[in-house]
Amino acid sequence: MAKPPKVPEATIKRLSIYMRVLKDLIKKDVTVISSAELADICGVNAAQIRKDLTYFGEFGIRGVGYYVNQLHLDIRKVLGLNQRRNVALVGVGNLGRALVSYRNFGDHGYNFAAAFDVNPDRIGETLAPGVVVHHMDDLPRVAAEQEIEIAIITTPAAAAQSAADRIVAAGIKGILNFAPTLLQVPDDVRVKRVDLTTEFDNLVYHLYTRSR
Amino acid sequence: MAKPPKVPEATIKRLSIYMRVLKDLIKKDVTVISSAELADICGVNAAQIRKDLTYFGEFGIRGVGYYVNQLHLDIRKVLGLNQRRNVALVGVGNLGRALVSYRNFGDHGYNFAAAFDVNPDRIGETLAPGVVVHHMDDLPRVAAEQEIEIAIITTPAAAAQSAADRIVAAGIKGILNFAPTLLQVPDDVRVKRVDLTTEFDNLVYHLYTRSR
DNA sequence: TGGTGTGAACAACTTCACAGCG
DNA sequence: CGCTGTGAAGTTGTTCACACCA
Repeated sequence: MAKPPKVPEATIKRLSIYMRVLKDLIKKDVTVISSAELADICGVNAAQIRKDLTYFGEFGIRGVGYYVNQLHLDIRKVLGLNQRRNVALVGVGNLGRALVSYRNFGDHGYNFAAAFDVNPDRIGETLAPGVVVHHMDDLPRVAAEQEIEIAIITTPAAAAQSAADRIVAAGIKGILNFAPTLLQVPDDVRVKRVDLTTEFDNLVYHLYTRSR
Repeated sequence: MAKPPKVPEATIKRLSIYMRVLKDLIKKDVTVISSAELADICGVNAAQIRKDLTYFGEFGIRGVGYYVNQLHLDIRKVLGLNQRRNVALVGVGNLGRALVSYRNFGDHGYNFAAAFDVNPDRIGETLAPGVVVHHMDDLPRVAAEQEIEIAIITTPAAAAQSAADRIVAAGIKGILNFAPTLLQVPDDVRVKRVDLTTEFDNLVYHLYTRSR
């Protein structure tokens, strides 16, 4: 809620990771953890963790550490993850189907609520319990009804921009783009690109460049 | 080949993007481009692009710009992408199957050469032309025969560390990890994590935090 | 005592601004 | 003349080191 100074983008990404680790620790019945221990698990510097956290408040106890359960909750709140979010799939191909059936999302509060495609053969199909394929034309209506907050684009590259335009027109402000295209969207819409070939490229560079 | 000073990690990631854009431009028969134009397409600063490139040489022509085709080639070389790389899939689930059938990898020089699983029902299955599912026990042999350089882990989270251990034992130095786990590997093995829930988290944070 | 919270030093990265060259 | 290549300035993010407190 409160946004005191400006928080580094990198901090936000790390909070997400801390959260995941804390969730694991809860399962292992760890109740308290120091910044040094958490840092070790996450592979970052201990001061980094403390600084990341103090952007949002004081969560620790001096001489003791952090209560795992409480910290997990606090970070969730900071990230805005204390409620379920409805997600729509746009583009029902192999990748899209795989993502819908991927368990992990549900565990983390993300709910596939609908899917969309332009291929008539796919309309009406049920991809998973509660996930029916609609025609793209119905996106505005269904998005409103199902309170969709995030769209995942898994269309072919050539269709991605047009899909994005229609997603934007339907009032959805968050897009995860799996198509290998740079999307053009208004300033108030946030796009995250997931480009697997870029990840490969990066891996290859580091494999064949001895520097670190 | 030559590694003069130290190149920022961020530069490497951007080079990958420039390459993709240049590839598009070639298709569109654009022969020359200025740093300003390229910057505009990629959504970065023009000086940034010029600086990124000069870490590796002088590729431009003053008063003119860069030859698209040549620059594309040069970046490929810098990134070590001037040859095909063989990739193995480890963990044959929905996601794994989708990745194998994903066209885009092939276009960018990545070749799925084999797949591995522990489930006897899947052994022997052909996922795509040339991609046969082997048992994990055969990983060392097949990896050597097929000259696998990169492994993709798409196992369940619980199996990911053990899969990684076997990948490392087989002498593979690059891992793309889709399982939601922090992997423990030796220093000379490079792991890239693709965590989709982390991407979601980030998106949500920015959606509900007016700051930029 | 031991670990957090944090100003201050440091390091990394980005942008500016302009000299220099095609 | 226009656009690259690049030192220098500016900005952002990380680590140190220690005061402070449970």
